[in-house]
Amino acid sequence: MSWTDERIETLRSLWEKGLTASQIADKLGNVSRNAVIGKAHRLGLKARPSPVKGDSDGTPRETAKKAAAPAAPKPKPEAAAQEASAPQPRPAPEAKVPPVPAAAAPKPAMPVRAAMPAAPVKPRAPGEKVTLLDLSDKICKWPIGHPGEPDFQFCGRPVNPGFPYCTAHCAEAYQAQLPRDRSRPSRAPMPPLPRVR
DNA sequence: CCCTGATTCGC
DNA sequence: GCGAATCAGG
Repeated sequence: MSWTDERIETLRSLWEKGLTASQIADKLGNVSRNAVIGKAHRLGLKARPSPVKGDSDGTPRETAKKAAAPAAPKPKPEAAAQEASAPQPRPAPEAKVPPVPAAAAPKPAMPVRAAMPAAPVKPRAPGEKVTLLDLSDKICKWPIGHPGEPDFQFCGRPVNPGFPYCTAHCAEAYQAQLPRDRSRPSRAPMPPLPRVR
């Protein structure tokens, strides 16, 4: 669909009434939220509180351009590995228990992408800690140290996509729960191990 | 995870 | 001009 005069008028009206871009989009039909926002801007409508507009510190908005990468397909992070029977992370980041050295255990197959950069997502001055306030979906939330202690912080490296931790800490957190195999004859057959993709 | 608006840039 | 993809934040 295209932007007919009627649709533009509707957009203007609803935008100024304060409806969100999504609401306008499905009221109009056949347009995405992005289309609405894009059009609104081109029409010169604007200035509605944006979560991002605080913008804040000296980070203007350049960011990494897409640049020329036509060959790059889009890896839709579709079905991430998260079934009901997924293995539980060992250290609950919110819990008091800090990461504990992992006993040597077979590592299940992990969906680890490419090697990740070793530095935190947001380069910090040496000595700067990754605090609670720095956490987001994109940075590794593996706790380092003990909560409450002065030097407690989080890992902060980029996450393994779809997980709360970086690849290294995913490897720590997600380890197959193999049968304990004490001498005791097993009382019941083990349920099938959860598949980890 | 859901959501918001803003911006970029290939088409 | 258009809007998907991305960003940055709640």
